[in-house]
Amino acid sequence: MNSTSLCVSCPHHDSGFCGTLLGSEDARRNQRFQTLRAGAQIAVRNQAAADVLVLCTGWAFRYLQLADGRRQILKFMLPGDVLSPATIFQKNYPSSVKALTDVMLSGFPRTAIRERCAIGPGAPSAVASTSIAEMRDVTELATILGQCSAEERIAYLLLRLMSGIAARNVIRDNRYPFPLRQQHIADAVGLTPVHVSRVFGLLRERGVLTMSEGVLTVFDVPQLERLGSLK
Amino acid sequence: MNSTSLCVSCPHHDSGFCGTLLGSEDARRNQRFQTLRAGAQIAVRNQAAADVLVLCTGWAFRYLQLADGRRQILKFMLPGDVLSPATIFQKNYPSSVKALTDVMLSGFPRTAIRERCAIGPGAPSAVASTSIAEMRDVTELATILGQCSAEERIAYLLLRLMSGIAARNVIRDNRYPFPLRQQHIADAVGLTPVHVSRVFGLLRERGVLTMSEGVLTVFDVPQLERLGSLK
DNA sequence: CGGCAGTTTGATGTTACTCAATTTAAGTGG
DNA sequence: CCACTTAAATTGAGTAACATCAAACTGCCG
Repeated sequence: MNSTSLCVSCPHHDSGFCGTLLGSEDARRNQRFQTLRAGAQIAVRNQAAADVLVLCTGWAFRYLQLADGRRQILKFMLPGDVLSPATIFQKNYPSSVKALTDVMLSGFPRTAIRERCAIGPGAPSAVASTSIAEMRDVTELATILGQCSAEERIAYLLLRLMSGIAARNVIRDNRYPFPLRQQHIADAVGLTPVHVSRVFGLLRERGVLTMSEGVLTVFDVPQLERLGSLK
Repeated sequence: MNSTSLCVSCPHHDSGFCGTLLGSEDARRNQRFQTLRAGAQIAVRNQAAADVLVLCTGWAFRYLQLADGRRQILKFMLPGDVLSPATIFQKNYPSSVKALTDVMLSGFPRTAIRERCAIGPGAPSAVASTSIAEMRDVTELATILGQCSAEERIAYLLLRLMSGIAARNVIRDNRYPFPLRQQHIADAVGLTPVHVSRVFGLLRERGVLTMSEGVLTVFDVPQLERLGSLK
């Protein structure tokens, strides 16, 4: 419990990526914090990254934007996630990041992480497994985007989010805290907000789920899995 | 020129990822070769990988397949490419690999690469930059698939392939050796072969390019770039 | 109460898919 | 070298999925 004393409102520093790195006194000493409002731009593609940023509280998302304004959301980040894992290895952000809700971030100097990689066997494998998970996620996303229908894409996204949320919260009655607007979902699955609304309407009619007041309620998980699982 | 003596028909072992690793006598001694026919299955998702495979000659592609047979091609590999970079870090293939043409492969024991990572500063950064490039590629692919039209997707794919081919061959008159069937292109950009054919027809009519006898000829590169560049 | 952002609904347009037939190209064996 | 076979590419007609445009509706906040 000693690492949480440095970051009271960040319950995720005990485990996973962040926990491994915080094992070093040195890394902790160099840790930096900041708080941002919903909608704030956290990082811009190609910009230099001073620190490796980790999300402590709130939601954020990573995306790539085209010249004409279209954007592809690549991943929604939850507390404990590294906002841009590539910044461990290179100075520049390969994609942009925005805060979806109010967020708190902590930053680690890149050098501290890499030094720690050079020492123990714990840190390098934590970095490797983070990278592999990132790779798997975006690979699956590409597959879903290339091969699947609107319904399947949305089901897939919801299932992924649900498992992420469930890993960090106690879920009762299949009610998930859910701050996304339909515009975000649209940008993540490559559809228009209008069409996202229609698909949600259908799923609601069929008694699969509802969304309101920042809560996603899933009545029929098996049905959703039938639509949205990759296997 | 001493490293090529081990692998006469593989001109790429002098540079890049492969060249860095082959600097070690030990890695060279453990190198294993194999030859496969076009269409051969090189790796299957979740299967254990004995070695880290590098493509010496020919073309291959990496893909993810869904239960109902749909498949997303994630990347076309050219000589010098690691077939599945993730196998440096983990035992199992995260995606499947097939030979597009007849191929020659060489395999390095995972341990040899990782030992070498622990020593010099060259190898870890070679591995890191390979991983980062992989990440960037699949991220761009997801963006193209999510946000772009059929024409844009195909133009993007062609441009990517062209730069890969040009990096390994002398290109005269914008004629690129090109072994892909339209089915491969379809699976890579998330369209049906029929629609791919229509788009090619359009591009041909407009005098942008032609494809025949395993050669892609591009008459109007700027036009193609206008369609298919991400920026 | 009025205004604003987000969602829903309807009508219509476009893009890409499906099915099926035809043409072209590429081998293969005589 | 030429018929025969087979795979790949092209073309056409009809359809389904998703986009676009615009209007109406909802909930929220000052």
